[in-house]
Amino acid sequence: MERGKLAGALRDSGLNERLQDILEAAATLFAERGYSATSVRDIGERVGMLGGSLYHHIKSKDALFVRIHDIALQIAEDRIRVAIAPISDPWARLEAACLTMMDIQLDPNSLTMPLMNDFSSVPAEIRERLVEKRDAFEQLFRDLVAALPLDPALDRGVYRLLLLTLLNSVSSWYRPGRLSREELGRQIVLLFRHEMGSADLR
Amino acid sequence: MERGKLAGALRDSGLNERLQDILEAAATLFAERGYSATSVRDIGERVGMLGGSLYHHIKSKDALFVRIHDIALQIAEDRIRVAIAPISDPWARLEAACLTMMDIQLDPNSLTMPLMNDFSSVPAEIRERLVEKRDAFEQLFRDLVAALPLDPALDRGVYRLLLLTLLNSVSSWYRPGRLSREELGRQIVLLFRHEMGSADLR
DNA sequence: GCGGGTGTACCAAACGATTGTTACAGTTGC
DNA sequence: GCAACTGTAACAATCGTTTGGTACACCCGC
Repeated sequence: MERGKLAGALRDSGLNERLQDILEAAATLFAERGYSATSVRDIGERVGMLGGSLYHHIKSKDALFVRIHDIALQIAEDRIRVAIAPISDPWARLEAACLTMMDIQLDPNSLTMPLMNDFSSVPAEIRERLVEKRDAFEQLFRDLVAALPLDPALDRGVYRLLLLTLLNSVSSWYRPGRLSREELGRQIVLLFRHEMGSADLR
Repeated sequence: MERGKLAGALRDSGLNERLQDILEAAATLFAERGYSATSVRDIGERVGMLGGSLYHHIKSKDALFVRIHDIALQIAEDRIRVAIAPISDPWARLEAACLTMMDIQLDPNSLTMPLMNDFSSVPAEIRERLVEKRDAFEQLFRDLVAALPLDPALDRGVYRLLLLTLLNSVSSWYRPGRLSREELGRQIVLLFRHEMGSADLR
């Protein structure tokens, strides 16, 4: 059975196989409809069992979401680190990171990143827990941006936030067809390519 | 009582005053927690009455959301048209539109734009209705982008989508303080300023 | 090899709470 | 006293979660 890269990476962790199915199904539904619009019974139906039976594998719906969020974030971070490791040029490193991120977000049949931007529908109690993990992930991009010879007119803080916002939200409107994932990624890095100095040579 | 500009504009429409309160309260809650995480009773509590009593003013929760969405979109479109009307330079027109949009999205105590990007938590039936109205709104930006002497390496379609995505999602992370709204808006237009030709003179 | 014990994985059914919505009675202002 | 409004109270449906029970796999002593 063919599987997405994130899901593939998920397989190698020592988790129960059935639990992996649940995580994958829940991640898809959370990404599609949001947290509170996804019921436990919906998730159960997708993996072929009743909603109540899920509680043999998970502790609660909250915990399930947090778990998915953490795993997806960790896998994404690992993949990006691998992608940028052999590259030294700062712009090329950022581009590699963006393309990897795009690949992760747009890869169908994979453990998609659920609601990286929009935590609005998740309860406030677990939101803290999420942004904490997310900050660690963003440190990666903070370093990448810090290394850029960036146009001094641009604020590196906003620059990073805007970039991450775009990378995380493409999945909400991108549909394969007219534009390939690689081309879309390249458009984004092109947009963010603002060299230091007066000339913008390309 | 001081009110935001959108809410102010809302006052001038021939609507019932109590209904305006409801629209405003619901818009805030929808923007904060998302559609399905906001209950009718929550909305009622915010305007000081019981959830069931709301139904004397609204037809249903769905219809309420659609109505808010349409009004917010219409008001935004009007304000942007006014802002860009006296300007002729294409880049200046885009900048004016972006700054107005930013002002709308970040204006506290106003009828905020609920979930312009993220329709994930709204039922699929009304989603169609929303994107239809939204497409009309986006035509405005389509025209603005079409008039730009844009770097030919950039696709105008994705360019517009990326720009709108950013403009719509700033409210999810922006908090007043370090950066003013104007500065944030200027950072965005700076990022999207990719002139035609080789030189990027600023 | 066989029976009893143990644990995993699931279903069926229900729990109380909350959801959107409604019918109706009461209050208020003109 | 009429009309516009709001509270009361309930409706069926769905929510997350728990319970009790069942089918099946495994292991151990005999």
